[in-house]
Amino acid sequence: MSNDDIQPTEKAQDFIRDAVREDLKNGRFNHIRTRFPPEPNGYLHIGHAKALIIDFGIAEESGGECNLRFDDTNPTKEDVEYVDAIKEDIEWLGFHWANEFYASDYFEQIYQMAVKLIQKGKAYVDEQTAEQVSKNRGTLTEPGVESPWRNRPAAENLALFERMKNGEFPDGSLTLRAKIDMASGNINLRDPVMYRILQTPPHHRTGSQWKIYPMYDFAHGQSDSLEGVTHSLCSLEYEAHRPLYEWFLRELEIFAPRQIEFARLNMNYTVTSKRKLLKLVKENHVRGWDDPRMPTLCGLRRRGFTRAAVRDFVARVGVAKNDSVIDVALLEHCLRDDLNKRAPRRMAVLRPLKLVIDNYPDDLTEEMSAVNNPEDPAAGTRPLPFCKELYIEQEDFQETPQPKYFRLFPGNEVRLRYAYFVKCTHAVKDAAGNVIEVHATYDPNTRGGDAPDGRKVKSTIHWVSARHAIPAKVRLYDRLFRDPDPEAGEGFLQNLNPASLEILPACQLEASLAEARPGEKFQFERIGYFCADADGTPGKPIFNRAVSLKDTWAKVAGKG
RNA sequence: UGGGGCAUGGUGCAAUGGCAGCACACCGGCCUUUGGAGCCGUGGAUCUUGGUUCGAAUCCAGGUGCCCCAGCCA
Repeated sequence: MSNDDIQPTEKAQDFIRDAVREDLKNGRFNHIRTRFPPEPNGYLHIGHAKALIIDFGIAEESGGECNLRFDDTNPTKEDVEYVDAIKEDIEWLGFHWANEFYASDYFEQIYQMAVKLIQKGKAYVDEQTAEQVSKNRGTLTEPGVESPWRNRPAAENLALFERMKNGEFPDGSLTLRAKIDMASGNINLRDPVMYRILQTPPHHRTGSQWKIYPMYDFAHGQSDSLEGVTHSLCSLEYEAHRPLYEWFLRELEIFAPRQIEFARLNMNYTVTSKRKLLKLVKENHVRGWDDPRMPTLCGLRRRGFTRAAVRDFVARVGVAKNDSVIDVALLEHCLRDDLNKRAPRRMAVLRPLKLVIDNYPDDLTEEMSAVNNPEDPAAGTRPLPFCKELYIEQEDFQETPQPKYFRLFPGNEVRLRYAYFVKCTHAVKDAAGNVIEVHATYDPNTRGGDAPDGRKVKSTIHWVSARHAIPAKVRLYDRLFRDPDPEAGEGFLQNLNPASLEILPACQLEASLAEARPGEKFQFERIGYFCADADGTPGKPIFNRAVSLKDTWAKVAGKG
């Protein structure tokens, strides 16, 4: 996959890059190495795109490298399914990791580090139950109570820890804890658990080899250290863990990376917590992780997002420490911005209404020339067949026009894009009074769309030839939640937008769209940007609406 | 009420002691063979109180508000 589509952005400037530059300048580090550390227990989403771009971007900019390291220290939640999906998403964004690592690669070394701390008298095996540990941790305002096992002799701790490793104790019966400070104002320092016993679940890589697993705090920093990571960039919630991160490194006397925290990316009308995303999938509120309404990278991709748009979006969001909620309109803007420049234009009628040109020869077919992309002359033109019977959009005709409506209505003349001026004569209705057919006459002198006498029309509408168009299904996607804050009121499941998906089963498309390959994107003129879905088959495509064209008419109509 | 962090237009990000700027959104105009795009323009912000300084969004002190931490999750 080439990266030609990714526009080189101006060199970003933010407090992390400042710190990195400073570390290089003052010699704290002489090269840069970062890591992207997902836990393989869910799919990557738009929030991860920010982390990805920071981790990989900063490494690239400074001539360094970025490792992909799966933080797989909890076998009860993790699975290879996620490993593969995560790698695919990173590649889609156009990033290349220097090494593919797993925290589980270091289990033996991390175990030896624990032994070292025990020997130093800095760790002990605790026999308290989980409830006791919790109770004795104290509260935000009261110090904790030291465990009765806290001063167990090192030799005894060593023996017990080895027996834990050998699987001699049931889950939850013992833990290995760091001996730090039960009275610390930072609760993370109140003798945090380093290892817990997990007998049963097979680990996705190490199988049943291990009966004990290190906690995040006792695995992440050392993994960074072992890899020679210079900058361990993570989100704000790890700020209170930094003293612990540094404590372990110091006590272990190993290379110390620098951890820097930044605010994660939140968007309105969107949820990004793994728990909520999983719930949406499991309870079938959406059709899987890659449902085009999901903020997952695979969902955005299926929706029709380009990686250029995603990367541009993240770049515009910036990096800071403020908790923030980005307007989803910015994401949409970035997609339009990218696709406007690159997506070929096509004719598509979503809600067809037959238009009959009464004075046009019954059997004649003419080929009109249509511009593929007005923003890109190199995209060329294509022929568009035109004949007596066409389909136009239902909303492009009004029998009695509302104010400021300039499209088709009896007596009004409009331009059929790239074809002729046509003047509406009358409409035909069914027994129920619905308009089922519109009739018009055309002016043969306006072929191509210009009137030699210089007269103007106030609007241009799109069309397809009824004889040549292909039927197709189109899915119209909208925001998944109707409230900017999905958690407002009763919670996110109660704020689902019932109109987030509308399926239009009987659209009529320009014939060239028949062979669209899944993932191909087009602008349907006057409507929006659409992406061919993998559910379609050759000759029977299905399109997803990625984003509508900005439609100021909707506002005019709303005001009227 | 312990510890840590953050406060700049509606939203997000800049300004690193020297004219508060950019983007999105919004509003208005021009242009248009997409009511798209493009072009031009309007309005709107430094949480608060005091201090230092010729000069403070920036430095100092107090106050207020919001976020994170009491998993054998990450």
